[in-house]
Amino acid sequence: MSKPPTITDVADEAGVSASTVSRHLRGDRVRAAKRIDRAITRLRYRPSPAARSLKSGKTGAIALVVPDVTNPFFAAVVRGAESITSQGGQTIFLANTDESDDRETEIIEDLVSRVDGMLLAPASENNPNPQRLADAGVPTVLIDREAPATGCFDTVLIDNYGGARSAVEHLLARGHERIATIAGSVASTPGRLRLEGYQATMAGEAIEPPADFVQQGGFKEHGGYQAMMQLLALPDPPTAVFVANNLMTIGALRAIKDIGVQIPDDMSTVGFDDHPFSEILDPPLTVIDRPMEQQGALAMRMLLSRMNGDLPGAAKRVILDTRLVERGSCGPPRKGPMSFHPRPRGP
Amino acid sequence: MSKPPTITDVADEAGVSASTVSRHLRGDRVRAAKRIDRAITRLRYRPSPAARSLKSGKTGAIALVVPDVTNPFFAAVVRGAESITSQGGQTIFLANTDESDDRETEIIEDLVSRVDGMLLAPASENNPNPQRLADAGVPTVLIDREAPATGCFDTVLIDNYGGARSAVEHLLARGHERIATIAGSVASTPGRLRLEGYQATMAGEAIEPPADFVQQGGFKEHGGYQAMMQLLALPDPPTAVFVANNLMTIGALRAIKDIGVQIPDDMSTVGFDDHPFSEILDPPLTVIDRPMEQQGALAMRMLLSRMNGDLPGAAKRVILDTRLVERGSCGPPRKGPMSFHPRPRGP
DNA sequence: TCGGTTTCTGAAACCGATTTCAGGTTAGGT
DNA sequence: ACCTAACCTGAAATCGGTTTCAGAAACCGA
Repeated sequence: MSKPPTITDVADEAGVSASTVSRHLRGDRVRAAKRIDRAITRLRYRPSPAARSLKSGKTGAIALVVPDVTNPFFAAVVRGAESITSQGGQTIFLANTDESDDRETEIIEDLVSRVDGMLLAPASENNPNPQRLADAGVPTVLIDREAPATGCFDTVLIDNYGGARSAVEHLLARGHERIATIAGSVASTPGRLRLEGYQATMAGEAIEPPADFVQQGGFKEHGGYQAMMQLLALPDPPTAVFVANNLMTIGALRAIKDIGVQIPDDMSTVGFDDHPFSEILDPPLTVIDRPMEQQGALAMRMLLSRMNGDLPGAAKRVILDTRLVERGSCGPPRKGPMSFHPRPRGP
Repeated sequence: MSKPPTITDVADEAGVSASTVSRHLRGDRVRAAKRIDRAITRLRYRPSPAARSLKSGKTGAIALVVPDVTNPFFAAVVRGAESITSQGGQTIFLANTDESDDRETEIIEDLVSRVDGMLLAPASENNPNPQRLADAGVPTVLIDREAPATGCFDTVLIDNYGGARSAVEHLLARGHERIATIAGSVASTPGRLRLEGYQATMAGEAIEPPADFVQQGGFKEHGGYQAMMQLLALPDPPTAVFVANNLMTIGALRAIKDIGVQIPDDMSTVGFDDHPFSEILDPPLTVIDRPMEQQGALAMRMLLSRMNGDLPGAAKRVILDTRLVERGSCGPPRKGPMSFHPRPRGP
């Protein structure tokens, strides 16, 4: 475990100067090319990224900052983004903000000087972090969520509003009017727009749902569970529900199962974001799907272009389409009250 | 977007030398402490990690290399590991090997000089990457999977063998004898040991399952689907199956649903690794669970200790326990042939 | 063979921080 | 007031590359 070899070691071994080795590494024509290559392999030389980036100002790394890697959506985004960089020599720093603005600030503070660019899904729409990145001159692409200074950043969104609308329309088309929603944090773009999509679509049919029909689930499984429990405890519960993300859907379904309500007979359900599990549920779950890996891949491509300078001009704002995947979790509204068959809780 | 300030800028602003600023940053007593702090905040100074690590040889980063972030288990490991570093100023590089030895080699090659330590879940047991890390003097902790040179590395494993055994015993206790397994890649530790646990437990009961009862699923959902299809196509299919990981379980359940087989009446099922979804399936899935986030957190703690030098001595090998979570997917073996009710495939 | 390019090379400066070293200041004891 | 010890400080060397600069070598046509 001796010290790793330096460029000077290689130069000595090859009988040239360090400058020549450096030039060869950069791709310049050099007389001693062959000898240098041999020296490099013999010594197992790898240039020090630290030294390199000190001089060049480039780090060869990109940060990917998301609220929660355990959310399958963000896991897919990571994968999509990675599939692009794996070609091109950039490595990825991944960090979790845990949906917290403060944590996000810490992380970005930490990462800002370690990377050449950043992919960020901000915890909320109103934190100053994207602006800070702009000030620091770090090329940034926002994923899935917008920033206060919209227009300054390339952004890869999906049609949250439209997705919510098609979910609600799907329920309306089946005759539902008492439709509830479990919303995510309205401080974030998807949380806000999916809620607005729900509200606008309801209003479009001149339906005014009771205030209790809009529950906050905070994008987490536990929140979804609580929210559904609230809905089921209502004197006259809804006949259908639109749940605004995958994690909350799991929680909501758990509540439904605990209480013993039947899907779709007692409660039609539409989720947001597909998952392999959706298909094997009973009944299989109707969801709003979207191209998750593509969203990550596209964002990464835009970032790389921006970093290369071959994507000039104003910030681009891409909005990907969603798609309703109809399965078996929606039916006609129940007549009369709900039937409860609470399942026995295990030991 | 001016250039970021250097330590010299701070020194000038505070009217001291760069050395003094550096010392103050390190924590030494310094007369001008107050003025320096003011200068730092005024200029928004952040020390350059590149310059710092060039001199010190430390990078302040840790690599976390896993086969697949979209696997909820590894996502949980990432979270667990991150929860430890978030205290201590280390940042995490995350990379996906996609279960490929070659990709893993590339990645490690790339990361080895960028990090102070590494958490690695090797794609297979027989690749030379861990050895390479040892040669390079990078402190390494292996997660979930062992390396050829066992004994050289701290390792955080789970009791794969015991987990598989308790799964199979659970099925045996219900009267099953025709038990199949869908195994993961036997080149990896969990794949191998879970298979061995199955085989040994069967052998312990003097049961010799037909060769067809051991299917390879490669740890991926698609593989699990194919494998289950194979099992169901057998002239005399098994009455129970032990599926060796979560992704393959999803695939297997999808196949079961497509063919229209009933769980547990026609096919009792035990999966490996729990998931929030397991509980809301119908019937809910019996699984072998384990402390996933703890596994990541513990590995990270061991790595940090090792890097600090306060975990001396030989490599530690920690084996965490698994736990059978009994739900509703196991029953007595069916009598006679299986009933098929293929569900209609949608448009 | 000779002037004029063109191509290649090594020495040296540089990136931004850390650390050593030697000198300077302050405090404390008598 | 004087001397020593304790404490701070700035100049300079250093980490491992990259880049500039000026000079040397090779190449070309005449």
